Amino acid sequence: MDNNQKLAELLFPNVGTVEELEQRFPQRDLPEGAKVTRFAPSPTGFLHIGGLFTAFASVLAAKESKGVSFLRIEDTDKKREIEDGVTGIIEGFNAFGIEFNEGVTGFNTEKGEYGPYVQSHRAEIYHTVAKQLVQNGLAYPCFCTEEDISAIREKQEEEGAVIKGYFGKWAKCRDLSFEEQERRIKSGEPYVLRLRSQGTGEKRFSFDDVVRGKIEMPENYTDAVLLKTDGIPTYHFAHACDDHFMRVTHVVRGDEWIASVPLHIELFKSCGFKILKYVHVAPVMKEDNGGKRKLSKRKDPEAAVSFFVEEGCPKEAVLEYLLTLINSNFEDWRRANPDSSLFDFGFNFKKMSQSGALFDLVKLQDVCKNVISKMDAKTVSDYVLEWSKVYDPEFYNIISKDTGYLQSVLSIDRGTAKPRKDIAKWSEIKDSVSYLYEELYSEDYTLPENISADEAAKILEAYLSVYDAEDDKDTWFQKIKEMCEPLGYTPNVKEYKKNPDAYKGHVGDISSVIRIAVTSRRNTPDLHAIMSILGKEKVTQRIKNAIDAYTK
RNA sequence: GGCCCGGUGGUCAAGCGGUCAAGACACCGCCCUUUCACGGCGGUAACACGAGUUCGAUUCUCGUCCGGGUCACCA
Repeated sequence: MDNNQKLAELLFPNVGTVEELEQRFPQRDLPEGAKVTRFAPSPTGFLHIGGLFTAFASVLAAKESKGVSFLRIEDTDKKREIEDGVTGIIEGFNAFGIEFNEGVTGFNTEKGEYGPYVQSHRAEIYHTVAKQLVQNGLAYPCFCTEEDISAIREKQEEEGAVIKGYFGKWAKCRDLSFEEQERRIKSGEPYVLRLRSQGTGEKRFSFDDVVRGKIEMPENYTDAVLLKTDGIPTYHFAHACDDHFMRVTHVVRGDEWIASVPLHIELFKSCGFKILKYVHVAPVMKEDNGGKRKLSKRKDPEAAVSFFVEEGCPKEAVLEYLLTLINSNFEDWRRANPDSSLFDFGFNFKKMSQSGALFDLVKLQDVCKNVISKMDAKTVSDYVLEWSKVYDPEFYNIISKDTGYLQSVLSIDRGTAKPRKDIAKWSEIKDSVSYLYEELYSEDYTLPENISADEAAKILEAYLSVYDAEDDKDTWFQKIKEMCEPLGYTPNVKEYKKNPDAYKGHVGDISSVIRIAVTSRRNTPDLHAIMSILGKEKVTQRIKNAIDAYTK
């Protein structure tokens, strides 16, 4: 037994072999070209929009290629972990209808054959691979303390070294004798396991990033930490072991990882793993003082996906908007397929933008309006009910009393060839329908400047005498037109514009007065529809109230 | 600072050596119209800069500038 063997046994006495792992996690049986992707967040906070963005891309790519996507939790940093981290992430995905084929499904639950999908449960796997590395002389224990490391860094600064880090001659523990290693380990001295890098930093290599194309950089030369003092792997080592044994084909992650690719490639090679395809996606940015910066969890409320849930943005719209950022040809596809599910979009990594896009709340609003305008009243009704139940209970109590009425309210100008597009989120509905609910209604009979209170009262009196709740829209409007001339108005707007001095106003003024009396608003959707929903009694009552207000 | 990536209108973006440089959002105007929306039509607005290569560069090369990322026992 040579020293590497002895060291490996000393470090990892009770683990199996990498060959066993290879058998335990066989190649997946998938169609040609199927992509296996994963989303691997660390439970350090809520799911944010950038995470949703990459996760969505991963899921779509897998789906489009008839492959597999899964959710893995990277909880290797116990210091930063928060209590409900996993639940928060899962709930975030649930809220948007993003589903993974495998992986973590909740607190302590998971599905799939390639688990465990939580890194803290995979220690044995990491140690097995680590042992093989030690046996091959590609990893070694390092006893340096934090102070030792910063001393090295300072010295490198002093000497003006261009390349810094723990490597080569600076790596004090790299060439310790087995006897010393054995002695220090047995004495209980804490250590980390480091890669014994075979690189020098002089050679360059290149790899093909799926979205960026060819990227060339110097090979890795640092002896990166593989296993921390507590035996838990760093991201880098976990990435190699997990993505290999979970048989991932495409690693989709933020582009902040590009700089670590040399290390990752060396790791894969050292472990004897096949190198995967990398898909580095640009971050979602935010406008900041004229500049751009990455959307920040801490500073930007809209970074949290929960923000959109609370505001009541339809989940479809948020995904739809994200897709316009993710794939440049999405909007064209949408125009050609206005009614298809967005999960049927032929997603393509290659169409992803290379530079970070600003998150445009205004455009999101527009997408929201379009999406909502296409929904039928029942769907909108279900969503508002669901949303208000949690975020506006008072409103919920009012509208849930009569969902049939709610639906008729929501069906105004809906389902037509030119549906209204004035609702961007559920939270706006309350205000837009308030005049249709007595509990929310407040009277405001303010008239346009060109109409006096006396005049308004006259108009309303006249209208009351012809009002018939049974009238269909045409006769309803015909009656309003017929009121015009006796009162000194013209039913013909064009005529009025040609000859404004000949009349007090036009039919628009008449209907405005009625509209204000009935709804207390100057702008509303189709008045006839509103009056039908309100019903004869309420309409009559409201008009009478208005007359009283004007004649006081 | 070293290394890496990026830079087309206010924003998202097509473009891949010859285009009047698409489209979408926003904004402005007009039309339609009983209000508001919707819809239709039109408009303002861009290839960061400087050198090359070429008959010709937004497109290719180099430099400059600007922006972003990364240099941890964090991911």
